[in-house]
Amino acid sequence: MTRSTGADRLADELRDRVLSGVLAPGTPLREELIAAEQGLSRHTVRRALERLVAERLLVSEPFRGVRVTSFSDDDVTALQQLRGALESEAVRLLRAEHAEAWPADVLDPLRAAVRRLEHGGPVEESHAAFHRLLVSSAGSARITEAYERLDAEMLLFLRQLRFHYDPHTLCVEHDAYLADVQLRGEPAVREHLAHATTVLLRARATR
Amino acid sequence: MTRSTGADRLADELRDRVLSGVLAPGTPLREELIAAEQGLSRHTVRRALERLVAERLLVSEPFRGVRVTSFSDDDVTALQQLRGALESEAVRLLRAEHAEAWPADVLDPLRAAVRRLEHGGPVEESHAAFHRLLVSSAGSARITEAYERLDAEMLLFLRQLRFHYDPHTLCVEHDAYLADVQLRGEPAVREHLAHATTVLLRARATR
DNA sequence: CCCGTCCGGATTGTGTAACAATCTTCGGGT
DNA sequence: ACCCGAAGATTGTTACACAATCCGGACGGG
Repeated sequence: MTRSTGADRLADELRDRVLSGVLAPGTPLREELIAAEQGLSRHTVRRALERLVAERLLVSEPFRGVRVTSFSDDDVTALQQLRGALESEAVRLLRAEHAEAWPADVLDPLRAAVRRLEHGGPVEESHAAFHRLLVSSAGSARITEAYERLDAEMLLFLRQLRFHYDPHTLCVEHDAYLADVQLRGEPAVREHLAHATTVLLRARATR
Repeated sequence: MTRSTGADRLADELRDRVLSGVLAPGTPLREELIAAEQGLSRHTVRRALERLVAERLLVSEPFRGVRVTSFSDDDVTALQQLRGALESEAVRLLRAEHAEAWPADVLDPLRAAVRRLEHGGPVEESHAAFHRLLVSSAGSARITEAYERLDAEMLLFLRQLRFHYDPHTLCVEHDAYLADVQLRGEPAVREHLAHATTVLLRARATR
């Protein structure tokens, strides 16, 4: 009972392709070409493309088409600031709700997610999944949704940077982060994200 | 030199119409009808509608068309939580940047915005403008942008509720809020928004 | 009377073909 | 080197058509 339309599927397909990182930032996506290779009409392709533009994975200029978004240092910083706003509020809500210690049904999935950093699929995916889980644990639908959008953007940036976390280091760091967040709350979030931002920007500068 | 396309203009036109609040929540927007009265093709209308769906002013169900968004109590709560995340982070950034007192070039426009609550255009607009200005003063592009989207949603909700602030009360409250935010920071934001949320939800319950 | 089924109208989802509007490129003239 | 214009490429839009889906109401069995 798939209530999904062709444009939905194409948007998903294109999103995967963009997020895979094989397309360099700035690469144009031509309507005619995609229409031909997907066996769809240009109108349908257009609709799918517009959706990805709304998700900020592509950027569009009138009469010049859409291209894979490219990030400036300022873009990354602004993105991380927004992430910080969302994740720190999520952590605040979690700590407000669970005054003493976080219950097992919150903590266990998070611990499992940390372990998957070392022994789970691609590191970047697992890493994104951990943070998503942390935010969604707060139970605020809109904060979660906004965060997931950002996650996709961040993933795109990582893929373009071809940055690779070391799984073990990441696992240790996030184990500490999970503890720190329960203990200190928002400041821990900000420090974690600030650290990540400097690492990423430095990684890009030396290239 | 407006590089705007017809779909852009239609989207703006429709957004104004929706935000004016004359359309009840749930009112369907028929493609054919709009196309006829605007002298545009259905495809173009579709594109404009999809954009407003992305902005959450309209909701779309496959094969059932788009309608004006209607808010549940939970929607409003979740929306305010997200607002809280953004506005409190903006305030934190402002206080972090201006350790002692906020400089005049930040404070003066804010004070002017507060005054416009009593002697400016429509109250809801001025109110939204004040909060937008507060958030944008923090200078984080993405937080500002995310906040502006939310503002449009909130405005739609207010218009549907036909809720009318009392200009004078609002002016006094926000004068105090502006002082409180400088003094206490994030908690002041959360209290202000929580207050607003309860007022709005109660206003709707008694109807 | 209540209930499910089926039909036809209304509306959306998609396709094809075409043209207009705009950008881009390239070559010619100066 | 520079400006200009023509040709090509690409997007923006239209018109028309048809398939897919939803909706409401008629119809018939219980």
